[in-house]
Amino acid sequence: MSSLASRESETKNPFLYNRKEKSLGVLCSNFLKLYNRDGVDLIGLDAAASRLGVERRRIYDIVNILESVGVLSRKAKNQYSWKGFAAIPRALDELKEEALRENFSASSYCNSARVSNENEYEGPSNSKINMQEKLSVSAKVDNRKEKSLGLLTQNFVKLFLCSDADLISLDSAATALLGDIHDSTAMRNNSAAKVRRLYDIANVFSSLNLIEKTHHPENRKPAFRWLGTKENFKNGPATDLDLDESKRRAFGTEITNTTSKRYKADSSTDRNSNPKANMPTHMKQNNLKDKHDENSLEQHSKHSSKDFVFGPFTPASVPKVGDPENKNVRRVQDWENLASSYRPQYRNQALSDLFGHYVEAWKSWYVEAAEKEQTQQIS
DNA sequence: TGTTCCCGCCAATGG
DNA sequence: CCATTGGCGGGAACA
Repeated sequence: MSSLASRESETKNPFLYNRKEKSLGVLCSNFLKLYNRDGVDLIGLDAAASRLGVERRRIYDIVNILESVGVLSRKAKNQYSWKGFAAIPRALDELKEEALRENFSASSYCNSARVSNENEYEGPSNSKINMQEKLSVSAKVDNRKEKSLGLLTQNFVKLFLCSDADLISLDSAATALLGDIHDSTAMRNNSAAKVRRLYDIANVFSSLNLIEKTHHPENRKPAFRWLGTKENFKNGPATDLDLDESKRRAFGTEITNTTSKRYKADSSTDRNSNPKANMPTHMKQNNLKDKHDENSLEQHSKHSSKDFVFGPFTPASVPKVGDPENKNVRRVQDWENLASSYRPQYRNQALSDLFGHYVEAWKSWYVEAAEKEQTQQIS
């Protein structure tokens, strides 16, 4: 049937959903921001999901990736323990060790990358050991583990750790990690599907400042630059409690958008719902400036000249007040302020689902508090 | 268009 | 047995 309605309508009014705000990268930043502070050491998945205002599923993604780098560690069901960024170096060393031990295998061939890069990766001689051992002994059907996001993440890291070059293209990584993407040969089943996972990993990694998304100098092909081996790689998302400078993926939007669903919300009064909200036009500009000259006059900071970072660093959270129900929220905030003096809120917009989240959050906090009592609460 | 990747169904897993 | 985990890939936002 003519499906020319619904989704298509939001072609304009871009200030209603904004997929970027939902990205794993942003979510990860929020997550980090939320659990990096003070003496946090236990993290409940339910609580995390509630506080970040996302589905449980998303938390699993974040957590799995973070665990692969040592930032977190699974403690028990529904519970992880926070290790911090300080644990990253150690984890990387172990990963590298492991990689060398098993002779990490790069890609099958090395001809697919026509242009490739100046310094291709691959340190040791091309050992042809196949990554997925076909040892049918204990392999059985636990392919699940082999296909896990966590493992993929670790292999991704190993790729960088075992190469001298710090620039690896998306294609190379994809080819190395999972059987060849383009071109048929064997792995014609999925491939492209797996690449999505790569994007996921890349997003949270850039949020950790372990890598940076870029392009190849001349090719414009998407690539990743490793940033995790510097003296003290920049500084995680924020050394302590300052707003970091680099984020690149950010853009000017702030609150008042992000509907709960993927589709637009009701188009009530068109584009003029909020009084001093903001103008939706800016997002277009930000995107535009993306491909500007990056070597002109950028001494202000790294990249991302003026667009400030979104996400956890939202200025003052709720600009609007006067909501009756807000009273309850208010209390919650205070309560939380007590614990971390920071407002984790993902953002706020619609009042329907949002409120639901709060209710949920309340419950979670309650449970959380009861469960770990003094563990997380510092007061 | 082609690329990036969010969303959530639903199957393994584990208690 | 059911709750927790988490592959997996459709398809929408984005470039």
